[in-house]
Amino acid sequence: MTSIGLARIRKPPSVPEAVIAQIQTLVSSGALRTGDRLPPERELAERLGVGRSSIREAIQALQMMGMAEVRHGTGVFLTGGPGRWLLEPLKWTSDSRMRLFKDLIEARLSVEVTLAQLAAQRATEGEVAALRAAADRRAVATSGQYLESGFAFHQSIAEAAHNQVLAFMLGAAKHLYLDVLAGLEQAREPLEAFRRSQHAGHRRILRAIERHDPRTAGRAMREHLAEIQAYYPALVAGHEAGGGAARTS
Amino acid sequence: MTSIGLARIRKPPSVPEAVIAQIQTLVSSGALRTGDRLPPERELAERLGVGRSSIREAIQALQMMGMAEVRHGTGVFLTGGPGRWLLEPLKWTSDSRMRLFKDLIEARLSVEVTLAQLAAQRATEGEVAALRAAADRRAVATSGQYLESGFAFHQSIAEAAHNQVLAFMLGAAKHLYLDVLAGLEQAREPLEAFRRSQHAGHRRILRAIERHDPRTAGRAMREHLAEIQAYYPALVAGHEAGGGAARTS
DNA sequence: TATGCTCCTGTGGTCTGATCACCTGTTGAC
DNA sequence: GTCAACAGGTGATCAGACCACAGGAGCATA
Repeated sequence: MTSIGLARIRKPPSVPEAVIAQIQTLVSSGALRTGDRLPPERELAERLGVGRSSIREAIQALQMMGMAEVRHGTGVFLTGGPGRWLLEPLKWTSDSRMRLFKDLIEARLSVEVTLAQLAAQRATEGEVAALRAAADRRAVATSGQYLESGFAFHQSIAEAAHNQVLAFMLGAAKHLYLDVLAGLEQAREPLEAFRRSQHAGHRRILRAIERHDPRTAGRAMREHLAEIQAYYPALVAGHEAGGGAARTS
Repeated sequence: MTSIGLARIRKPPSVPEAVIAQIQTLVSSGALRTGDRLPPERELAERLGVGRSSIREAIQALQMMGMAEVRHGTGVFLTGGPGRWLLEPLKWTSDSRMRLFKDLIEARLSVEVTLAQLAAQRATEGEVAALRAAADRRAVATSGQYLESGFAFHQSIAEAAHNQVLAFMLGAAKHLYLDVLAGLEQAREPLEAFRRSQHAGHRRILRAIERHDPRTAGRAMREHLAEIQAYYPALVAGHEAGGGAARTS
């Protein structure tokens, strides 16, 4: 009964989807690039022959997926990379921030160990130089940008690994990670000893990538993240037992 | 000069953001659950004292992040999990679909090997039973839902691994994977021998998880995905050389 | 010359009301 | 009992108005 040749009906896309599709075409063809400004909403609406609200919904979607940034009174600008909202649902449904933090570190372990291995295999001269620069910059970062600059090194590794999907996932994880950590450790400053040790970890990873040694690079990354995990003991304690317990209330 | 204690100004959230925040509160508190229907747009607008367009932009955002599904003429329903759009930017900026497919498989290898290992450590009795059921269902899936049902097994593993972040990433990867594969292999049907072999791979993974043997589970998953990778040789050939070549436009 | 103020313009943000398109349950003919 | 037609509820889209914000031009003051 199901084997007669029935083709799937393809529904006409909604107006905002059609708008998005047009912009995607421009982006994919290279006519629009990261940093470019989109025409004003009113002009887009007129030129595409649609209402302004449809344009706004399309731009909203672009913003959500991280492809555009809207600046009030100024314009809409194209961006690249994952937006802040990608992993947002996890914050909504997670039973606790601590659980989320633990899962996040575990996910980073999985993704970043692979990234370090791939980077060791594939990094070019220029990318290794960029890694060196990022590691050095971290050493002198002010406390305010400490976490941010720490991630810069990790994202440089992601670039050197030449895997867009894993790099994207790391970028998405970054936003959630910084968010959760900010909620948990509001006022806490990293100790000087911890920072030194972190920097040493970065150097070890860097050296392994310089030598194009995937195994060592992976191991160094694993130890580096394990150290971060261990630095927040209160956050990861007591979560082995009640894995899938039902949500309260 | 920069060291005088200036605190960052916190701007009041926009109207749609405030709407989203209210809904998040309801979701986090359990007052709204997956599958529930939201009040109609007009009623929400009136009860929250805002314009309908603001409500629509908020719902649009929810839809993007995968927290809501809108059915024309019927209503807005809460959903969980990652939306189709999470990895969409990758499709926009990737230089080729083949490159994307290769990166996706590599990402799945990283994420799913970890998931299989974790599932072997943490799966409960009930979850193992669910895995068995998913594996059996796959064996009799019709061709139309073949790929979908294949992912069901993998997502059951993700649930059994008790890591929300990795499970979420796999869910996001699923949408992009099915999309890319559909674009590349439009009319092609999996061969019977391949399907049998895939099923055998699932059984191997299942057995290892049943025995709570993480190493074997991880290895079985790695081989299983490597087989998928090898099944589409045309897609992954000749992509080692030009890693970061410039886009052609 | 430098600084600060004011105003104007361009842009995104929000509201209102109308109309179209789609889904679902109900009604009524047969 | 079946099924077509209808009606109500709901999302989709448009049009127009007005508000809020950013940036530049010109002017006033020091």
